[in-house]
Amino acid sequence: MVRAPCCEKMGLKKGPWTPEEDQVLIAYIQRYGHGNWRALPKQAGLLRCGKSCRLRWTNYLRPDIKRGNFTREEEETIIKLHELLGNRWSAIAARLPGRTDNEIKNVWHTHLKKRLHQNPTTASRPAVGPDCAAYLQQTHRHPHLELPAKQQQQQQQLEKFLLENPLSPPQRQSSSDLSSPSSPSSSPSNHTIFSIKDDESLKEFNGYYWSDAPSMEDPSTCQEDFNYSQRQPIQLVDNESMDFWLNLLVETDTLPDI
DNA sequence: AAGCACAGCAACCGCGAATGG
DNA sequence: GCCATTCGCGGTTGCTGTGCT
Repeated sequence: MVRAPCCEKMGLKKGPWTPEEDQVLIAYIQRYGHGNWRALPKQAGLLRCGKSCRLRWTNYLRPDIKRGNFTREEEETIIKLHELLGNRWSAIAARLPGRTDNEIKNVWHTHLKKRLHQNPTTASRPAVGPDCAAYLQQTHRHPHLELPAKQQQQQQQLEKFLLENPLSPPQRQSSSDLSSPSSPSSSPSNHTIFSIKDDESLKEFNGYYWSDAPSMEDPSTCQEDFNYSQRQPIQLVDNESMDFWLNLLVETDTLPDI
């Protein structure tokens, strides 16, 4: 693949944006949209690369961006979604209207990570997705880690579900598309994954994983001989399918209100 | 007041995925 | 199916402001 020359080699500007540049970019996108980021700066008369324009727009200039400090609720949401998704900032941002992946990433690194470090009681436990599947298999391999019968049943049902349902390829999605006049129907929720809307058993999983799963950090819910450090990344679900699982939970209304 | 350390955040970079010819 | 192009994501950098000594 031939890499596009960097901004400097093209004689393009780098560094902080001026208010004038912002105005030019806003005016252009409001009028013409951003169908082609690479061509946009040239057409708009900006000495920037398309990448820089896209970043400036998506992270700062979009009209639907919420400025200001994060609320406690938003921070809690980020923490919980991070438990669920890991460093998938764009997926997290998709659940936080008005917040960008970059902003969330910054908040995580500057505030939340430290807070979790100080108060790890809510630190990560596998919820769904690859870690969850791995976690479930681990619990089966450790008979001392007994779960209540109903939870075991739910656990087995989810494992079965994960194994039996082949994954459809995740749809490409972008938060920036939301404001694109050239892509009016690009909502990631537009595709139907498969029909499990009324699958009560799946809904039951949810309650268990969000409220009752043993915490890695909480010794009261974790047997001594359970060596979490030896958890193996059992790849029942590949990383690219995480969006799929998030979408699934959203569409089936099984993602808890957080 | 000056110097230093640290935190916060905007922006950049490189990579992989998606797309279209 | 292959290749070039474009896009989007996540990690990282570096500038700026603030607090401390």
